Amino acid sequence: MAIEDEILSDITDSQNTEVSDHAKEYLSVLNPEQYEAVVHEGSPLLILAGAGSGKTRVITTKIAYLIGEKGVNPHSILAVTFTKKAAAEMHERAIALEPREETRQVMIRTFHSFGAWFLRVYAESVGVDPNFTVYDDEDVISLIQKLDLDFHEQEKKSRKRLNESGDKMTKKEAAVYARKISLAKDYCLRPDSEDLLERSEFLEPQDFKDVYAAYENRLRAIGNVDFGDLIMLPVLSLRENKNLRDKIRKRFRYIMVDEYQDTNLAQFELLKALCDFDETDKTEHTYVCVVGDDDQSIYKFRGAEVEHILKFKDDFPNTDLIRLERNYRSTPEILKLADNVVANNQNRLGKTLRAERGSGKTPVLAFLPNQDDEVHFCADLVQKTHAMGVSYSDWAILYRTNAQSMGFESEFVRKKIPYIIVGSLKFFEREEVKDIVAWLELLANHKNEIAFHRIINKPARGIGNKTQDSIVVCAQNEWQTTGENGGETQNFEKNDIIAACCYMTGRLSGKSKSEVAKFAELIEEIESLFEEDTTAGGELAGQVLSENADSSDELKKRESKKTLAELIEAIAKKSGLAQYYEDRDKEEHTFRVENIQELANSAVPYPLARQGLLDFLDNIQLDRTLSNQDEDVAEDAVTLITLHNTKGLEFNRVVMTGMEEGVFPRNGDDEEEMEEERRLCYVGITRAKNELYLTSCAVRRMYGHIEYMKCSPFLLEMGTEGVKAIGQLPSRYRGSSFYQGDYGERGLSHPDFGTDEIQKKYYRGAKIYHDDYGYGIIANTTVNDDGEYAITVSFENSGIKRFLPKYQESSLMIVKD
DNA sequence: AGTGCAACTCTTTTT
DNA sequence: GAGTTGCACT
Repeated sequence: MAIEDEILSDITDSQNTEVSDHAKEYLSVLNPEQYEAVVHEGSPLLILAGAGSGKTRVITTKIAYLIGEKGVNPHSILAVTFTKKAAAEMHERAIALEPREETRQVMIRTFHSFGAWFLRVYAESVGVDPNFTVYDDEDVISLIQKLDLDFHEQEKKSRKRLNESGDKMTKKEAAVYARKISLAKDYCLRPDSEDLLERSEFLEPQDFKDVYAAYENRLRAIGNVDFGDLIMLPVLSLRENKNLRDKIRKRFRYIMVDEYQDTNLAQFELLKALCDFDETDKTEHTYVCVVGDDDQSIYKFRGAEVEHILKFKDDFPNTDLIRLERNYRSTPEILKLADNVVANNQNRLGKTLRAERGSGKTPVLAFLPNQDDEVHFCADLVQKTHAMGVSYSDWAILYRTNAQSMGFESEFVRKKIPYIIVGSLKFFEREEVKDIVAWLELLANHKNEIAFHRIINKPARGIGNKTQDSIVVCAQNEWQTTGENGGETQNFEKNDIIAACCYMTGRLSGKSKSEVAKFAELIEEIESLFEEDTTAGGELAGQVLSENADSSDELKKRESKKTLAELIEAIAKKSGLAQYYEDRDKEEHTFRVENIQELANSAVPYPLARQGLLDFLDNIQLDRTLSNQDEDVAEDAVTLITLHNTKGLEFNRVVMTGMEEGVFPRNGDDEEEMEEERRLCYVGITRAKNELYLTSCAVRRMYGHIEYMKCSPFLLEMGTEGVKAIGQLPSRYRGSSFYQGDYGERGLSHPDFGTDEIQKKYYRGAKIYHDDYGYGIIANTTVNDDGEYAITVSFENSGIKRFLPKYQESSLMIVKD
């Protein structure tokens, strides 16, 4: 330690002459490795940063340092992160370190958001519609299903249908293609790529390549993109288009990538394409710095490969390596468990995290009878500590699958414990929200077929499938028409569905004629709200604005006029959707109209203009997980979150739930998957700063059946040494050296009741009230092998249940006569 | 076109 | 067990 300190002062001394006092301040808080990483320049840099080792600080300080001390133009710095939240945080911290106006200009985005920016600004060069919107999974599936129809029409029913069954593709079939197409794009493989079929996952279904190709054609024709395109299209066009490549490389001279271990092949290729390493002039190459931790790679299923970290130095010659191994986040007790687990992985670079913090509480492992007890246990922990002054936001409940959140939610509602769920996409998947968004998408891009189908007949206007199809087919064919009034010939863009509606009005008859005409008028009416902005139309007028307009600041400057919220309200009202959902709300006791209003509220920062519309759509499509919580941030609440979503976050107190084989890890057979799950476990443990709790249930209800669970192998890997076990130990732990705690200890969730008191309180014959089961009588009491006091309760309406009262005191209430 | 019932599948994880 | 999908009937 002393030697390192000396080195540090050595380095800082030598730099002092060049560095401003301001910089000295923020550099002085860095440890030697962090310092080295911040001031590093020249060759590519790979930072292996363990959990909690201050990597965000390194990146933000590096940005501040480049701008403030090295005179680098902020405009030429690009930082890529994994989530919008991380990007926003990084931006803020960089500005705080180097508080001048230009710092705002640093581009800090997620890979996908960067891709969206790129595609909009260079739409023409890339060959995409500048008004594209991004299809989500559901839209992609719908589009694949519609492909069937297209082929049918085009080939005059003679061609063999695309899917194997010969019928219209079912949603499920389409979903298989959708998943594989998305995976192919993660690998940067096009339908005509030679190596497409070299990967075994694309051999099935047999016609995958054809469907992929047809899908791509259709997607381009209707001017939209999917998630994969946001990465793949920039890569392909940068490879092919030297002008574009030169332009972009001239702009971004400093590129930093966070969470590098989770980049997939396409993202890796994008990074390579952005950097001028392979060009002739080697003296003036892009400065690249990537930060990652191989032990935290948890997105293999999305095409991420740990190997990219190893591969990095092959593609970026002369790479320097810096390791950050000092952990400032967690207590040594917590860190030890994390290390015990991840040490079982074969495929890792290997590093030892050293705890900088002093000793803390022993992590607690709770063996519980079933998941109801697990839910109660968590609620108790939170409630009891809250009574002692611990804030709700100290707590995070972690689980493997989203489905597990339900039990916690209902219990927390019942107990009035405030909580936020991170990462649930529910809001944007709601029917009413998707309807309004479909309207917005169709306004942004008249070719958006999927959005058209969604809204044309909702509420029912009497425009059925046949009419809809005829409009789409009409739009697909190159056509001309004479304006009905004047007689001059008009040319409409191919696939423009709105134009097709107008045209078809002259061709249909009866009810559908008048209704389609009305619908076309409705669109026109709503679109007229944009009038002041006509020049922006399909042109690249938004280019300048969107260069840096990631979010609020830029947008707020333009909020002088009307906002997008107005557009949303107009849509809801004029389309009849507001009325429609109002009626349904009354009938079904739902709050759909409120959700629409919430969507409108979230659109307030965006101006009522084409560019505002596109920005808004980008934002909700690329950031669906986070945007619905913006209002509640200030509130003190427990965090419910999947393990995957915890990446980059930290909490004072963490409960990892469902530590059972089959739940976590979900699949114990495949050794590779097992290693990934193990890393996920490592990530979970290292989120905790001060206290860690693990829960494991003996019995769990899964798809309606009762399953007897084995405890997670990760618990065994953690060892028994540094863990305090409570509850009934599974047989495999009998006779182990576990330090078995009791519930009396202060700071734990359970009150200071000794066994005696518990026994006195829950006597045989006592009347009980339980939130879930109602009233009952204690029919029997026993003491089990571990000396735990158990009661059997006979409920009036819920049968006979057995409890261990000391775990469940809060839900087992004694009714006094 | 809209309703109602039967028969599924589903549990990874996300931009 | 729940939520969703597809089919048949009105």
